[in-house]
Amino acid sequence: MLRISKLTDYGTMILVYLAAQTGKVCSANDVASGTRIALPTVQKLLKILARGDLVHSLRGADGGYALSRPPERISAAEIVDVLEGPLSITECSMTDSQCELEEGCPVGDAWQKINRTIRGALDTVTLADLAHPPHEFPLPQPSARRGKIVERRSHD
Amino acid sequence: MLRISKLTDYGTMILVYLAAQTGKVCSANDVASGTRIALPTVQKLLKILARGDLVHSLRGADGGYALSRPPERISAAEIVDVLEGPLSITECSMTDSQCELEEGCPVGDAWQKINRTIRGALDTVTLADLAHPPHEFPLPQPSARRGKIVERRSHD
DNA sequence: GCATATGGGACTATCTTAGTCCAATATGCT
DNA sequence: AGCATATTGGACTAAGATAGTCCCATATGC
Repeated sequence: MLRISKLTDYGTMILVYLAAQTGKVCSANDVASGTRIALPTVQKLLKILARGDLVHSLRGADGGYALSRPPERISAAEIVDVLEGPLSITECSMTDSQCELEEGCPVGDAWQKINRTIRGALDTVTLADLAHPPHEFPLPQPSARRGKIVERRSHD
Repeated sequence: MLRISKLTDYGTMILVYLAAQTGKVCSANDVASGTRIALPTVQKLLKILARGDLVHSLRGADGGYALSRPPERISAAEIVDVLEGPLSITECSMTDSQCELEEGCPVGDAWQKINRTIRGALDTVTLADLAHPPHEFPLPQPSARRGKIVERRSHD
């Protein structure tokens, strides 16, 4: 249904990788080999993440990147914002360009609320949660198939 | 941030329009003029909605479309499913094609949960909610700005 | 049979996305 | 100072998804 781009997925992986290095400065090369993502892509992503202030950069020899904050203080919402841009769920609900259908379109308002709900969900998730298996989400778990089985009962 | 396609937005508008006609059969032409969406687009969307069982179709002269269920029984999640396809928030979390990054990728799991959270949010919203201003959402309301009107004649 | 509709699909132009590469700048070390 | 290393910024291309249109077959009512 709703999508995030691959870049966002990769970017999240990179952040998770950096989180695992606990503050150490890693070059783009390190990250690339650590995550197995193509180097140029890693470079691109790291630039974006640096501009979004999610990572801190050090130039020059022995330079590299490190998280700008502890993982607990980086939310999934921020990550999506930085990597996807501040896009909203519908076009007309974010830009000033209101469509001419507006009048007969009481829909956008509702989509906006849905959007806000989704945003709220993303706000509750931190990079730390993404990094190590926390499983403290307010949600049931139908059928998680994915190699490693994790023992966890759905609380709530 | 997260996006739905324009088609989904339009499709929702169409459903809202049909909901307002309370069961009456409307031709694609009716819907097009009622929503001011380009006719070919409306036709395309109605076909998709019919295949997704959200609307019922009547062929032949005097034929047309009507909601297949009362608006209260159509959820936003269904709408998104039908119009966007059963895509998941990340690619690798939906297909069986596990990426080779998997091992170092404890991320997908978390995205899946986020995905499920989002889905839960969409499940609570019905077409009836989208149709008339209900404002009975379990959510605070920061700042809904929706003001200026811009001409965007992309079709018609 | 004719007018009116939907059904299914093909088709194209356009936009976005993914991914790559290059020149400029900054830093550490010898 | 000079060289190697690394980020910065931007341009660039190829591939894919999206939006939108159109055509022909089929079904129904008069």
